[in-house]
Amino acid sequence: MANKTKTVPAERILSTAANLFARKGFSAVGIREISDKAKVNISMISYYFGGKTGILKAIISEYFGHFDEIAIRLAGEKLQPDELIRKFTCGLIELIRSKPDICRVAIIELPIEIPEITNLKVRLLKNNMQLMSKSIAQGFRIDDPRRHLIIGPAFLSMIFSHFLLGSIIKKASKEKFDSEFFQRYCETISELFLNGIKGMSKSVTNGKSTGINQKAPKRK
Amino acid sequence: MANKTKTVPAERILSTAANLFARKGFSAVGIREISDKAKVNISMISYYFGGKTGILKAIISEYFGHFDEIAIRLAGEKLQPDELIRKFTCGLIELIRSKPDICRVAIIELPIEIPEITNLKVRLLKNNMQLMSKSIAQGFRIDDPRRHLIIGPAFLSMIFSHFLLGSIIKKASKEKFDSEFFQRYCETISELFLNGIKGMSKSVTNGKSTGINQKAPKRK
Amino acid sequence: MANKTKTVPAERILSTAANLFARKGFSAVGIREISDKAKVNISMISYYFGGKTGILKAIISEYFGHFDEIAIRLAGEKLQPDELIRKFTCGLIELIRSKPDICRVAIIELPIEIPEITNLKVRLLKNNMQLMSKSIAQGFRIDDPRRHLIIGPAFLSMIFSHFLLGSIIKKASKEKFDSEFFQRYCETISELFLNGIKGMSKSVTNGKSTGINQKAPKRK
Amino acid sequence: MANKTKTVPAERILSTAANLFARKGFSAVGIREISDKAKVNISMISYYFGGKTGILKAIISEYFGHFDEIAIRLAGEKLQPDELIRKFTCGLIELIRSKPDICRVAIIELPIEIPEITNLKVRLLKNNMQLMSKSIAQGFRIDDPRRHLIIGPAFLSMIFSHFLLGSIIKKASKEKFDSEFFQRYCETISELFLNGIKGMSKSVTNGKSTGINQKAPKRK
DNA sequence: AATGAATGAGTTTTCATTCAT
DNA sequence: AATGAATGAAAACTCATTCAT
Repeated sequence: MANKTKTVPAERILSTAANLFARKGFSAVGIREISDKAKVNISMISYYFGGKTGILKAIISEYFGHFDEIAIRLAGEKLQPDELIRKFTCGLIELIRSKPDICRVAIIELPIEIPEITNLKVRLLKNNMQLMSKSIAQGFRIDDPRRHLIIGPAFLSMIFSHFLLGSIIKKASKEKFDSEFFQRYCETISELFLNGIKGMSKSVTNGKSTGINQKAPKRK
Repeated sequence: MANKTKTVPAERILSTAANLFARKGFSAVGIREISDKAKVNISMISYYFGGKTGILKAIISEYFGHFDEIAIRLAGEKLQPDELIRKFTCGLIELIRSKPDICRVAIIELPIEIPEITNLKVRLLKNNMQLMSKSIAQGFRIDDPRRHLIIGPAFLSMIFSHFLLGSIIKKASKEKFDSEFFQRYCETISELFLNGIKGMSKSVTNGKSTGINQKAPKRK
Repeated sequence: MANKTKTVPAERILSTAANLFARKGFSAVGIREISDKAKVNISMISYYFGGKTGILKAIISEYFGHFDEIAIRLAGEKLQPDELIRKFTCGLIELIRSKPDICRVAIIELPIEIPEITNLKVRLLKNNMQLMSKSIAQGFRIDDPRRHLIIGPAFLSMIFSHFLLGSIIKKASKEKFDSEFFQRYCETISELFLNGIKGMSKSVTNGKSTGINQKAPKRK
Repeated sequence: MANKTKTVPAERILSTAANLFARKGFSAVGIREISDKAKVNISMISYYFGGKTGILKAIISEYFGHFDEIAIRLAGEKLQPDELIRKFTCGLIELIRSKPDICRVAIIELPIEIPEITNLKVRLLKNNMQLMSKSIAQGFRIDDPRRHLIIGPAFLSMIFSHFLLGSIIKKASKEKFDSEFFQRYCETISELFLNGIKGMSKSVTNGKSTGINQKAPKRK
């Protein structure tokens, strides 16, 4: 568990803290525990991050930075709607796999009130939601625009579902979570969401409606 | 914020604690804060619940109790698969609306390591997942059974998505979350999931199997 | 040095803290040192006084309380101006002798910026200065009223001079500071001040002017 | 507040520290705060002054140096007793006005126990008191020589009174402390003390002794 | 001459719990 | 059944100083 492979103290603090926060939650972790595990003097935490919340700020900022980068990159690739959603899904899943602690912490602490951090979160989330909404809205025109605020979070929640519940699911089942699993995970979530949203949208791919269920009469 | 309307100390402690845990996370709340807001002597917490974790246990147990009750009740109603999913979705949303703090705490703290509580959570979750899986599997035969462990949590995550992110979304958007919103929420989530899963299942609705990505039968 | 004779924790904390503050200054004393010397658990300080500054607040309030009580009592005795000044001087000196630590702390910390306490000090000092000014102005009409703000503090400073410098004077001389010394101290300070102020006032003693600048027209 | 006009680091440290010590007290100021405000690297403090107490030593030494210089200079001017006291008073007040922080720190910290510094203070104070006593005793023969140890500090306390209480008085009154005020301050304190001491001394002015409480000769 | 990263002992305050009443 | 004083451990953070550069 002790973390001394990385030689830079600030990085060791960040990754160690992220791991502990991910497992126990931000408030349950003390800086002493972090500094011990990171093999760093306890003062270094205030020195580098200005305090415990400073670490959390760094973690959350990093997560949103990665997220937005993915969203922007894909937006530049001019993909078909289906492909965009699929790549977005897989991109996020890859992100979570490559930085599981960072992502879990950012997501888990998102809805939790930490006064010092609320502003940061709201600011980052606003920008983030706009990017994501654009990705979805670009390809799938939803009848009722008020559904955007439901579909967006639902999409994200699906993607994150395994990572949020993973640790406890791991204990409740005997499934192995290897690369093959995540391949399947990407596909399943993409498919679930694409089928789901196509059923309720006027798809705009190629400018003509192509939704699978498009024969379907719209909901009254 | 102070809570003195309920006259029974144990109830005041539970509801006050649930509210605080829901907002700040379990570890960030002190028993002094709980006892102050609940207008209860601080010793009463140890007295009634055997300590702070005792309150959390009670909250989590209550949540799972309600959840299972819904699952069991619906299972007894012999509903069509579509209707089952819809009712299950709406039942859970109603539950969350009627006991928002209890539910948020149980869900938020679910993936967090609290040694004293992990066993309880694993035990309750196992039972819970079986009930839910049965509900889904009953109507939609998924090609690959390993997808169960993905679809189940994804379904739940979608349902809970708003409640997890709600508080922060509230700050990042100006949508009003009233009864009308939740009506829309139930429908949207149900539809999203039903479309999604039908697209990938050999639906047994109407007794005939249909493949993944089939041109899905339209909703009536 | 250890203080266990008084049985009430709050009192032990207060007197021990006053002693330490008096010698080392407020900021130089840690609550650990206080709690050790007072034979009290360290948490009791926050428990009883709400923190270290709480002790200081209590000390300062006690000092001003005693001070004002003396001023008010003497004001009620309808004394001759000379007698009033003399009794006021001796009253304060007795106060300082009976509660040397309390008084030293209050006086020494008075001009020091402690944000949390500034308001308290200003409020208490305002009231205090009015009481004292009345005592002086009652008997000695000063030509220039703007001198009040000089004479008042000068008077107090003279009275406190020994107690402020005492500890260091003790080290720099071999005088013994016994009851006889303080008797002399009272008389000397009173005389010094009375002579001083009479020389610059239109004295109203006995209705006949006796001041140095007695060419001044007498009061009725 | 930041101090970068003076270009020499050691000077910037000293003046910045003096200002902070004067306002908050020695112990309440950290070297980080000093180095930040002085725009100096934190290590420079240990480098130039050998530590935080080194700064205080420098400040106290500077104050006593100035004080003694005044006392010695005036002693060489062969002044009349009255004039000596007046010039001494005004000299000190000018000193305090020109170096308010240095003087306040030296005076405020004087009675406070700082082991490392006590010896320095006692040594400087002894010399200082002798010089001052000589100034007073030279012109006014006090009946009881034991009164010297009372009158000396009382005299100093009067002079310093405004500077000790000034900052808090500023908050408690609306008087403006400009040059005119300090002119008045010099005169008032001199007069108060001269009248005071003449009343109790066998004045040697003009070579003839006069008793206590004599109808004092008026000023010039 | 000057820097700033790093240290470890120090600070105050808050924690959950217990116990005598 | 209920209180609140008391505890000791642990919390986050700041301290003055040192050292390699």
